[in-house]
Amino acid sequence: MEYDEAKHKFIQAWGTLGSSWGINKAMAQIHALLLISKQPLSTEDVMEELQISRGNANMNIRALIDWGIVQKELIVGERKEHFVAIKDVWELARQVSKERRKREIEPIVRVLNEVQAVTGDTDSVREFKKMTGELKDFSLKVDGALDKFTRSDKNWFFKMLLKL
Amino acid sequence: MEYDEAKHKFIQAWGTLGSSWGINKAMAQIHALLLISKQPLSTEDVMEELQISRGNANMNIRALIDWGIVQKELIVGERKEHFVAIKDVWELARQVSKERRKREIEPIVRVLNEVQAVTGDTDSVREFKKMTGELKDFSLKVDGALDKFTRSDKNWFFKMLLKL
DNA sequence: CTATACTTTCAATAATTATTGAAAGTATAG
DNA sequence: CTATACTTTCAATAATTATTGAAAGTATAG
Repeated sequence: MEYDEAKHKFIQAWGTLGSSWGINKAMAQIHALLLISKQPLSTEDVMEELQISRGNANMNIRALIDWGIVQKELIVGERKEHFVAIKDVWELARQVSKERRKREIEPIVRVLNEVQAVTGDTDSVREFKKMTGELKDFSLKVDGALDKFTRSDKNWFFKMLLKL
Repeated sequence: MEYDEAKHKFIQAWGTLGSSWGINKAMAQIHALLLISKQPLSTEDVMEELQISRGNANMNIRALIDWGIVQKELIVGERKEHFVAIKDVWELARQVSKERRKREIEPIVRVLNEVQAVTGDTDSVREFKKMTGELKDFSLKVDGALDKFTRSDKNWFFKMLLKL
């Protein structure tokens, strides 16, 4: 397989994967592109490679930086900003789970806590409290496990994954 | 807090959570509704509660059944189909991770394998092979861990989560 | 300070995805 | 077999989300 074909296939697939996990396609594709790039890329490089507009490239690069999985890298003698992706797969997973924990698990736990304050003593209310309570307990357990994971050491984690 | 308010809040939050994980809102909301319902609900019940159309209700109930997290339940003397959600949170998580594994991890691993067949011996190609190789290894490890999880026993899993 | 290279914002628009609801399909009662 | 209760499909449409690109903003060179 030619390099260009392989690259294209990979970027495409990464974009699709992103989409089905609620990450927009351009963002996932920029990430894919940076992952396999040896040198830092500028916004223009990204625009050209993926055939997207300046605004789109800029916004999604910012989003990737927000997620902590892409960083700016200065190139001496160049005024344009350049970007690199975190290449360490473990570090990437750590960062992603850290962010999702913050963005998605925390809010749902907050709501589950709030709605526990429901009043009344009907069957419906009892069922509701039971279910939301169990969901909350479970979410907290998962949250705790992910927290430990994001703080953990790389080797420990890989040994864990294998042992599992 | 009144039951209706709590219920509404929960359904709303579950829908939002679903959206940010790539599950459509109606589907997540129907799931939320069934989770907290003591009795099996018919398509009409769902339509009424969530104020959605018949087609929408029907399609998303089917999708939930496809995911293995909602089941039909016959009510004697009733011709309409009724539905219940799996109430066991652990079982729910198991089923969801099983499906996502099949639907998302397997395809990306397949692509990562394919693109490994890239030819050439430039820096770009070497970097590409390295990165996609590492992503594949990682994905396979996660896949393996999830597989073990989906086959595992409930108590083992909770002990695991806590130990983690 | 000024010119200019570069980045960001954002209203308009395009693309995608979800939803509707009526028509077609299916299955059960009698 | 027929009437009817119920389910499914799907083209049209609505709603949402992503993208564009030009204008405004910012920062650096000189």
